[in-house]
Amino acid sequence: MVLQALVEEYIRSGEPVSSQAILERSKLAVSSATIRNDLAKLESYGFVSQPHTSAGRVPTAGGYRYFVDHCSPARLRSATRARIEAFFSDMHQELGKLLKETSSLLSDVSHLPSVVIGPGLGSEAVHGVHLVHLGSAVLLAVTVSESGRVAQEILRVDTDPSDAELSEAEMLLANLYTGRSVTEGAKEVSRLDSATIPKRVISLVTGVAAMLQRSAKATSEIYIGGTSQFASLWEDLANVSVVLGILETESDLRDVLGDDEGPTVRIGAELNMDDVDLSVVSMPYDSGGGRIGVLGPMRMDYRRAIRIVEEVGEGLAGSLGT
Amino acid sequence: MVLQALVEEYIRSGEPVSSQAILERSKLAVSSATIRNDLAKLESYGFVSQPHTSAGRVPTAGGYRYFVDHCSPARLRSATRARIEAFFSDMHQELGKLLKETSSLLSDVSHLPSVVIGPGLGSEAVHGVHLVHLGSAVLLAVTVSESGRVAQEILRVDTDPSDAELSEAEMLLANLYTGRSVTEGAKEVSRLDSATIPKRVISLVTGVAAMLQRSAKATSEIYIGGTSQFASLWEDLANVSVVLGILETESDLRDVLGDDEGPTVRIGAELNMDDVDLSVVSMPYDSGGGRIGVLGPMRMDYRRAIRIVEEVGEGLAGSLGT
DNA sequence: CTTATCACTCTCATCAGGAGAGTGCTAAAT
DNA sequence: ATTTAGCACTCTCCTGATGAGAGTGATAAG
Repeated sequence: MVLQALVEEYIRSGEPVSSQAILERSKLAVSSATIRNDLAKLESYGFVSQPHTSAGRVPTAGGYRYFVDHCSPARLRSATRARIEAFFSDMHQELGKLLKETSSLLSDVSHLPSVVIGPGLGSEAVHGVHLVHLGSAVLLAVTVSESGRVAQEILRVDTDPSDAELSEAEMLLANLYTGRSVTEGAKEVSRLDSATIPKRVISLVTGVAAMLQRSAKATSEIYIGGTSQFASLWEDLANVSVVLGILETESDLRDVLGDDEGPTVRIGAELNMDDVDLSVVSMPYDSGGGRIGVLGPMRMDYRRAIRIVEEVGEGLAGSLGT
Repeated sequence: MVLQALVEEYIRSGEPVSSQAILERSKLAVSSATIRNDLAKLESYGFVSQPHTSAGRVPTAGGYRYFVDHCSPARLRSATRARIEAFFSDMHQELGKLLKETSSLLSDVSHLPSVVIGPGLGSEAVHGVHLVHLGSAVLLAVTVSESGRVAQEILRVDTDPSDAELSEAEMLLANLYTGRSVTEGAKEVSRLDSATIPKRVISLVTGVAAMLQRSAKATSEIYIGGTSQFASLWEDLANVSVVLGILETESDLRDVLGDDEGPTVRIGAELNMDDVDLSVVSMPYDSGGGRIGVLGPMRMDYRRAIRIVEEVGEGLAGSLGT
């Protein structure tokens, strides 16, 4: 109770919170002296600390952790809710654009930098696979998913296939993949009857299947928005630079977002980056690696951030699922 | 001469430069008093200014302008040259990756944030155009350029074409576009003989042509690198945030890079952004809108930046041209 | 267990004083 | 007509001192 008031007040003001201030905010029917006693206990548990002897208390990483584990998510203003709903009910555009604009939406409403990791093809149903003859023994495979996502990849084969072989392979692929995910399709491919189908066609099809599985994992684009929010979030330039570095490095970015189920909050040292004032709220929006999240200083409005990430994540999941 | 020494020293140290310091750096055979007289003149011309009465001089925007207009580009250390050369001689990979890594290279060697704008399809020779039937009256057009660049776009048509019509259209497109740029191809399309070719096929082909022209201009991806350099470049968080805002907004980004021929330097107010400590060195690397550049504070090492942009730009042009 | 009270501690803003850097000016020298 | 040496002047920046204010911890009473 006291901790909650302290964290909320600190998030609001950014300054060490005094027992007096907690009294006013929490409206507990006690005196400031009582709260001071409680604060001393909280300090011994490691939830709060004092910048110096006679200052107010500041939450520690552990304090934030306790807070987010016990808080209820915020209620959004109806205007904000409406905005998110409108965004997802409105439009059906190309996937890349949708994700980019989702990231803008996310950072707009949260006032935090945001990240959207594109969905892997892994779980999505395939609409069609097309083989394009680019040159001698070089093919371009274009995969179109149900949601309109297009993935292309160069495929090199041993021997140049004839047009007839190509179209037979395409037919086969259409039969095997349409309506199935890449992983499911690959299983179908492995079951092909090598007696009734020409060998070269089989090798073509298995080549494509292998490539699809590879690219399903690797190719997922990342969209970043709201980086200009930085100045209002962190005072410390060194910190800003570290966070920018993380945003620049794809592997770091995936690391900090994590891959847990459901909305996840990771605070400060939990990110395993060395000593940065950074917390991340994220959640997946599909089962194939798609994920959204927002970044902020440890002193961020977790309740609001969590709720926003939830709403947007669910909206996006809905948009892509249907 | 005096101005040059002053600018160079200020770029190096970041602090107001005294007459004494200029004396040491320029090795002129005069006294500091003489230099003080010159400085007074330079100040009356508006090339330098004093932060306060008894401080050294700092170059103004006009001072930098004069400096870059009269300086010779820097010589790079041979290790740096070698690095750039190695980068471009090594590899022939997918265009998107090449551009992304070029942007990394650029910011690595310049220690400045960098921008690479992808080449428009406009000038590039088309390798093939393929139409994919996505759904009723909805087509996906995939354009593959000679350099392996793939552009896809959804195309809606009035009436659902038959498979025969589609393949006829594809054949036509192959004839008209292969080896030609999008613009040239469009001219060919407009010359089609409407007597010998079915009307529906013609409308299909012209539809594709129009779409290609649109997308040739619009779709050029932008790659940004080195944003974590920010902290060491600007002291001022507010400024950092404005620059991040520019990097986030595609139109602003294109604005600041400009579209002049050859290596261009744009300093501070010349960018028409309101009052930011920002300069941009950029150059095109093809005739279709492809452009690279670096950003930095007005106090940046112009001579070095110009040379690096030149080298990398030429390298990239070479890589793509052959 | 809670509360009122009070001495104690630490920060922060303000001020004055002195050192240092660098200029502008003046008068002499080339 | 320039250049130079010399010097007074100005402005910043660092330092230390001072005092107000905020907030705590402890103690003793309710």
